[in-house]
This record gives sequence, C-alpha cells and structure tokens, in this order.
Amino acid sequence: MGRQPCCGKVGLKKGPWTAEEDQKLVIFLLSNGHCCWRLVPKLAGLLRCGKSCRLRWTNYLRPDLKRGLLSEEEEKLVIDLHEQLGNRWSKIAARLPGRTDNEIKNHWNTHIKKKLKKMGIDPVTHQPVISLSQPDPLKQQQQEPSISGAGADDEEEVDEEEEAPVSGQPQGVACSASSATAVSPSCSSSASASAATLGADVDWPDLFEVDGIMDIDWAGFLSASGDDGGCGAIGIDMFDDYPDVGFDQQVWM
DNA sequence: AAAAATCCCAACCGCCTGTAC
DNA sequence: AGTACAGGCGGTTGGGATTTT
Repeated sequence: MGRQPCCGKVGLKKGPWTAEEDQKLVIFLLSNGHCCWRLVPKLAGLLRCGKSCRLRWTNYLRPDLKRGLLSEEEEKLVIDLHEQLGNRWSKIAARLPGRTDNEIKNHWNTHIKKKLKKMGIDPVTHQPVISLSQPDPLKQQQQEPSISGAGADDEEEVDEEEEAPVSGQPQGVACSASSATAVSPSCSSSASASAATLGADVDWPDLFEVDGIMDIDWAGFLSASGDDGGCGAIGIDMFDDYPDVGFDQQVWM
C-alpha cells in the first residue's frame, strides 16, 4: 500500500551542512535532477534525509537564489502580500523571484515585524495598534486606510529612521542600503552574490576547481558532469540566465 | 579587551495536503 | 474507499556573528 517510507531516521546526519555534502548534493542534482527526494541522499551518497536535501537545495544551493537583505521594493511587496495572504510564506515567496519562503519568513520576523510595531502597526492585522494612552478614534480612522503611506506618519516614533522602508522614503535605512548592494537585479549577478556568500562558507572554488561556481558556464558544467538524461530534469528551460542549461524550475522546486 | 546581550539565519520539527497504491 | 507515504509548509530553535556595556 502507498509509497515506501521516506527515510529511516536512524543513522542520518543532522545539523549544518558541510562543504563536502553541499558538493555532493549540487553535483548530483545538476547531473541527475531528482526523481523523488527520498532517493536523492542515497544516490548522492549523503547520510541525510530527502527532506533535508530538499531544504538545503531550495533554501541555499539553488543557483537562481538572490542573497542578501531584501530591497525596499521587495520589503514593501512582502508587506502588501502579507496583508493579503497572511503567513503564507511560500505564496509570498512565489511573487519574489530568487527569494525563498524561509528567507522571507526570517526577514519578516527579524526586520519587518519590528518596523511595523515601531510604526504602531500590528504586523498581524496590518491595522494601527490602538494605544491605551491615546484612544482617539479619529486618529485611528485617519490611519486605517493604508499602511504604505499613512502608517509612516504615525505620531509615535516619528524620529525613528527605520520607518523609511514602508513609508517609501527613497534613501532607506542602513539595512536597505546594504541590501541594495548585496542584491543584484539580474539573476546572473545575484548568482554571483550567492557565490560570494557561498564561498565564504563552502569554499566553492576549491570544491569545483573553478573561479567561483556561480560564474561558471552551467551548461558546460552540466555536460562535464555527465548529463545522461538522469531523471529528465535537465534539458528544460529554467533560469533566464542559463537558457542553454535549461533547468525545469517546476520540476526542480 | 573582555564579557554580556542581542541579532540573525540555517536548519529542524511536526503538521497538512495531495497522491500512489 | 481507505491507507500510507512524499512533498510542502509554517513555526520554532540553536548557535554563530555582531553590537553594546
């Protein structure tokens, strides 16, 4: 009945991934794709469960990932989408190319939540928080219409410079400014940003004996790594910047 | 300079849904 | 139709990095 069990939890490794594990996973997935995640660790020679492999790939190793903090535009979009969708992080992530649900969730919990609270906006309801000290209904009504514009002028914390992202001030706060440098608009350059981040942890150049994995020709890499068809994930259009490679994002996600 | 506090994010956990049998 | 599993999702946490005292 049903399918076979995913993965026995006995003897499987947990915790941070090593460079060697990353290398195995990347090479395997680029060469073969994944028919089902349950088989990936076994075939790739990893002592991980398929779920762990999938998470590592989708949240960290995917070549189309942007790295770095969210830009102001992305942050605004996240707030708008969160207002519509709630904590549906995967749905929100689907509207932000190169971003993962985990990344957006983390950013929401660590940055956006605080900013909204400082602005007097409830991050759950996206409505102005009713202050016990100032229960002026008129003020609340004035604040209600939208969070993107009106919220910034909340009477509390008006001197907070972190209001910029939501209020739409062009020169954002420190984090936004840094994000602008960290996040590149194009996929390829964002991939380079990924490489920089990856390189710090994984030392990709050593692993792959090239000058940065994200800068290499993926098509060449793929063919070099023995594209025998595998599970059929290779050879289909995927990333804009790697048209020759042709991943199938739908298959790979 | 050292210790403490805080921040940040990668990864895990457990539940839910869809689907193969 | 019912069962069991894979994959996906959201919540939570551990620990390294950074900032503050």
